[in-house]
Amino acid sequence: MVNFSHAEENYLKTIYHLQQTTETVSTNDLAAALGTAPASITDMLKKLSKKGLVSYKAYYGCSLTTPGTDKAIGIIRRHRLWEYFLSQKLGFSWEEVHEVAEELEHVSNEKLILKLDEYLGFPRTDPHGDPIPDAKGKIVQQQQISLANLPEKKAAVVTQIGNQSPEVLEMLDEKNITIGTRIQVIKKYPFDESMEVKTDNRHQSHITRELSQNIFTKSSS
Amino acid sequence: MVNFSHAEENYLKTIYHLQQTTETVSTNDLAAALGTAPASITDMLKKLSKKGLVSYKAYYGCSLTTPGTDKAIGIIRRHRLWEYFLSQKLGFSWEEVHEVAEELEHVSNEKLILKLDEYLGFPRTDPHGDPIPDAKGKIVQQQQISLANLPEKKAAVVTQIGNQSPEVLEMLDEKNITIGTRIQVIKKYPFDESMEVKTDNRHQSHITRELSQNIFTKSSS
DNA sequence: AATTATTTTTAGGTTTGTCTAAATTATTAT
DNA sequence: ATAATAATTTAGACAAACCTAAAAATAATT
Repeated sequence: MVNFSHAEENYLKTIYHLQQTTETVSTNDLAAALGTAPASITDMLKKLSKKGLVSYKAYYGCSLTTPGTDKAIGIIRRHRLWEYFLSQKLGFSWEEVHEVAEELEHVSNEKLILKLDEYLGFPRTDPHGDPIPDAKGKIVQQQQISLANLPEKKAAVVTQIGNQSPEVLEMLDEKNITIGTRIQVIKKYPFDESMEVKTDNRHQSHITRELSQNIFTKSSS
Repeated sequence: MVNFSHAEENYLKTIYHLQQTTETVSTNDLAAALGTAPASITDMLKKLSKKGLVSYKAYYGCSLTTPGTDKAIGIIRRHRLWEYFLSQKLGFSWEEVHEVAEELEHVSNEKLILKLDEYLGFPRTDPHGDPIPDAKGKIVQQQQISLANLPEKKAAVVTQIGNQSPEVLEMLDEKNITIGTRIQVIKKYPFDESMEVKTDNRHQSHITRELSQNIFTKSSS
């Protein structure tokens, strides 16, 4: 078990997340996600490639190898366990935990994480509802459910927009709905399959069937 | 409030510790304590000096300024709170906590430390018996007590040897006593003021008055 | 006091992770 | 298909934190 730098860990983690939507990750997307210049990304990808953590071919983007994926899942496990700790034990709010966990996740002591996991009672999801990988690296992939199929009252978070046309995005913008917005169905109207929803900021909006079918969510705790 | 690198924090912390015994700290001592080449120490001291954290004059060694001391105490506070957490909440043993806390201490979120302190119930000492500075940076300096004056049964840790002559060191070596050894007085003999002590490794030794007066300890929890 | 030994600093290099600007490759549009 | 545009890589630099070897300053010894 070699040790990795913070930078390397952040790359692996970010590639993992980006791979949830695109099979292979482009240099520019990684650069945007990390807030780093594309040229720097190329440098690091070469390095990670030489270490066998990502497979990378010039101009074709990158993807994690099996060891790279394992490592990334380990980092995500640490991140989410700390988020849970901050929220449940220290009383941090939902929004605050991420930033602090970004630092804590790099403390790489195997026993620490095992003991922390045990201490927290082996939680299954972090405060945002994201699944926490277990000690073996098994991660329960949460299924996404369209707003149209989301039961009333169930707390959820917007994860994806099906149709990203300007027309759809305009409507979402008006209703203050974006990726990450917490959302809840207040009432469904069977007549036209439209619904009333409540979002983060206590906003309430009316959403048509057409729109609701294009808003994907995952459950949040 | 500026942010400091891990390296800078380690320098400040180490200078603080070394200053407990020598008013001003030499380049070589710092190098030895940090496991870094003396040349590198010089580089960093210039940098810390420019930042106003240490006062440094070439060839004369260094000492912390007031801001430097404050910062160092902050790092020690973090370190010891994490040690307490690891020991009390996660069930780490006395010997294991230091290494992990060395990493955790660099997570620099003010609120995290305040909340952690509160969560732990504002502990006064870490698992080694060292005092934990409070949120204002106030640190209760523990007084040292010679073994001769240590009450029976009281748990203590050897902190200093008064007379460091080869004759004394030879005896201590034979009895397996060094700085950091946990020690406890089992029985005192009023006749010659000698005593029976128990150390870490369940060793038991007989110690004369002369020797006991040269072994200084601090209480440990 | 002069020489020797030790400590500290300077000089010059290395690695990691970043940058900008220029060159190259891929993609898109005409 | 070719030109224009966008994405990516190469080249050359830089800061942080370290290193070794040589020079300089201080301390110790004769």
